[in-house]
Amino acid sequence: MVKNSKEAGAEQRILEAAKKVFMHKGLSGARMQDIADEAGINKAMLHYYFRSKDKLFEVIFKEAASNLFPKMVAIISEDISLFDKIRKFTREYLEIVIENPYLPLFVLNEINKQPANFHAKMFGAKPPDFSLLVKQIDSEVKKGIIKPISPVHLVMNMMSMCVFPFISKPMLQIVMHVDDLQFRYLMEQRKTEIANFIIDSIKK
Amino acid sequence: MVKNSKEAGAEQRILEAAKKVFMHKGLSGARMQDIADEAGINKAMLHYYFRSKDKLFEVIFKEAASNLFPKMVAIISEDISLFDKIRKFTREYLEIVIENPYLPLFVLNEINKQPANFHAKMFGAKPPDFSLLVKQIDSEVKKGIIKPISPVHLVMNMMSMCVFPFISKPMLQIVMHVDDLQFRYLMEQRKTEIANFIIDSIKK
DNA sequence: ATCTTTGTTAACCAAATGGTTAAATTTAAT
DNA sequence: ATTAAATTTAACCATTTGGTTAACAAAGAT
Repeated sequence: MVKNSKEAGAEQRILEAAKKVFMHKGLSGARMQDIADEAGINKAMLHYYFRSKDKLFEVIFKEAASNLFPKMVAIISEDISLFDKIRKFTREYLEIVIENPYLPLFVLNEINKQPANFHAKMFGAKPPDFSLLVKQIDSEVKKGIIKPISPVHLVMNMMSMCVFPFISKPMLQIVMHVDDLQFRYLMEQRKTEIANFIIDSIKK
Repeated sequence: MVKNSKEAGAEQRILEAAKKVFMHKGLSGARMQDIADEAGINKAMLHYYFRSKDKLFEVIFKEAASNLFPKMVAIISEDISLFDKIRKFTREYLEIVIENPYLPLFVLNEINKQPANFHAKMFGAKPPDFSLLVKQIDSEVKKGIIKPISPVHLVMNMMSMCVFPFISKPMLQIVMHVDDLQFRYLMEQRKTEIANFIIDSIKK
């Protein structure tokens, strides 16, 4: 009855292995044999289930990106106050990235290597759109609730502080003398820290 | 009399070509033939001047990193007020990255792929050390000049806001509807914008 | 039970790729 | 001018790598 492998079906095992290998080595750095080994199956199986390396990569990449963007857009589209939105966005985004620390670098890398294809392939008709948030910020500035600030800069700042520490973890660890445990703790703190930092800056 | 190529010596041309190709495609994505073509010379020349692909890459990488880190350390080691230091760091760092927009992603990528080798290979005995800045921040907090904030978070925030926009440029352009010219202008603004944003947040 | 479809494997293949070599060309030294 | 050293090139080589094939095994259908 032990079908073919440890537990899950072959296809699932391949996907998990591919994710792991692609995330760490990138498209060009990954070897089909690495993925097969990681999945504990024959290399030909990769081509049996997914026709080619590129096809397999596309599956992994789409799943990765669909893990990042929709959530983002959902939060910024909610009808809540700006401060609450900032708090919610930074908290929930941190939670996602803490669970998938390699995701951002992986996605950003491939976007940078294929800026053309990416846009169309990734989110065909409806790309993530931050203009709602931008309008909300503009509105709050005009109403005099927050200090004057360019919405684009504010959004950039927010996203930067959420994502960058994970991308630069090894470097940060060196220059800031932080070990893995401390890093984990710091990221936990940032779930509230970032929002406080931003709000302190823009509130009147 | 036309020595061997357009103008510079072969070695220099190789270095420029290698930099360009490695920056865009990474170590594993770059092909020696690509570099040779880009430099307009025979592939064997690459091995004549630099023994192997790895050796050539190491030269490029070290030059890239040595372009990023020492400047960073120099500024944070200066004996000036915290606010001035924040202003100077963000401005000068932005200037470096504006001139070398692909540098950060390139360096961070390779650090992430070789965390072990990197540390030793990159800055042997004296790694960049931010503890001076950390102490200065701690001191200003205790003296009551700025609000209480964890120095590590503050430094992370500052670096994030400087570097991340360049790493995520293609994504930002999509979600924020920004073209190349606007992006360039935004980055110019950030030379002062980031410091203001930080100082507004931490000043009392 | 037999046949058919699906899943799996080892062996193989062609192209790509990093690297080498030996000859040719250029430059510099005597 | 002659010789020696440095530079450059085309042809080659060995390995790696994505991908294919044909045989085999397992499962389902009849």
